[in-house]
Amino acid sequence: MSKPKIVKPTEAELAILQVLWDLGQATVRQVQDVLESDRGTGYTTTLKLMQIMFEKGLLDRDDSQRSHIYRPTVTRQKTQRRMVGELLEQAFGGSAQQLVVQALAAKKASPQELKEIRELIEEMERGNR
Amino acid sequence: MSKPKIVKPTEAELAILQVLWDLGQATVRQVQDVLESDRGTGYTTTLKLMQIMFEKGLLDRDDSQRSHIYRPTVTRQKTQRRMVGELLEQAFGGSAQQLVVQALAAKKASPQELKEIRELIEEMERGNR
DNA sequence: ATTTGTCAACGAAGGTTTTCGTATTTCTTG
DNA sequence: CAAGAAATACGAAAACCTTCGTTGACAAAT
Repeated sequence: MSKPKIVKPTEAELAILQVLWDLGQATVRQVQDVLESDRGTGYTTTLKLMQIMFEKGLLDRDDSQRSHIYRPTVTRQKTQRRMVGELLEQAFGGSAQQLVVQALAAKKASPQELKEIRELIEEMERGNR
Repeated sequence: MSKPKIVKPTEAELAILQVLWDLGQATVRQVQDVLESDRGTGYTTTLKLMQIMFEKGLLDRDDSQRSHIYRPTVTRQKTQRRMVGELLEQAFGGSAQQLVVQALAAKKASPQELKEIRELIEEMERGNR
């Protein structure tokens, strides 16, 4: 099985992944246009980052055109799950409850959101038997 | 208001904070004894880390004895909340729902846990009006 | 066809994190 | 009190992250 070597995206890399997950695929320029306002970093910074991500295997690219087109190799879901799992261990000693509590506290979830989350859990309870 | 300068603990620092939160306070040796098995790093590594954390203001210490005694200056709760809030923004675009979903998926929460979490949310819904 | 603009490649600087080895100080105990 | 043990302090190396300047290739526009 080749080498599934999991790579943990850094903070700056995650910002790039967000854009690519939204767009599906994009050139460096397109990513940069989105990021520029948020991060204020230059074009070559984004380029370099994306090249590194390609080397790490975080991105794929099509370099048949002059402007290379990049795509994420990892899904948003899987990455989210891995990150939340890591946080769970690192900071919450594995207690999902505590994590949920703090998440809702941090976010000040609205009644509407609470309702949706509750329903989601009820659904899980029905399915999970 | 002095300088509340928030400091973000690194991964290794977090491991130390975990021990100190559990014990309340401890010497480097005590922390090292707990960490050794998990992390396999040497005594001076832990010492250096804790000294740096002291400089950063993450820890307080009583150096009236030869073996200095360290205490966290930040609570577990506040740190957890800040971290989960960060993850929420960085990886979940602020959607607490999605975070909860992925947390429960990552953890494969048991029926018992689900029940507790649901009750917790129901309580929030009653309180939050 | 010369100039201008856009892109990828590269290297490197500056910062932070993590890790230890060595030196120094302080306590203990034989 | 001298020898050894145990702790702190210090410095520095290695790895990683983030940022950008410069260069050279290629394309577009005049």
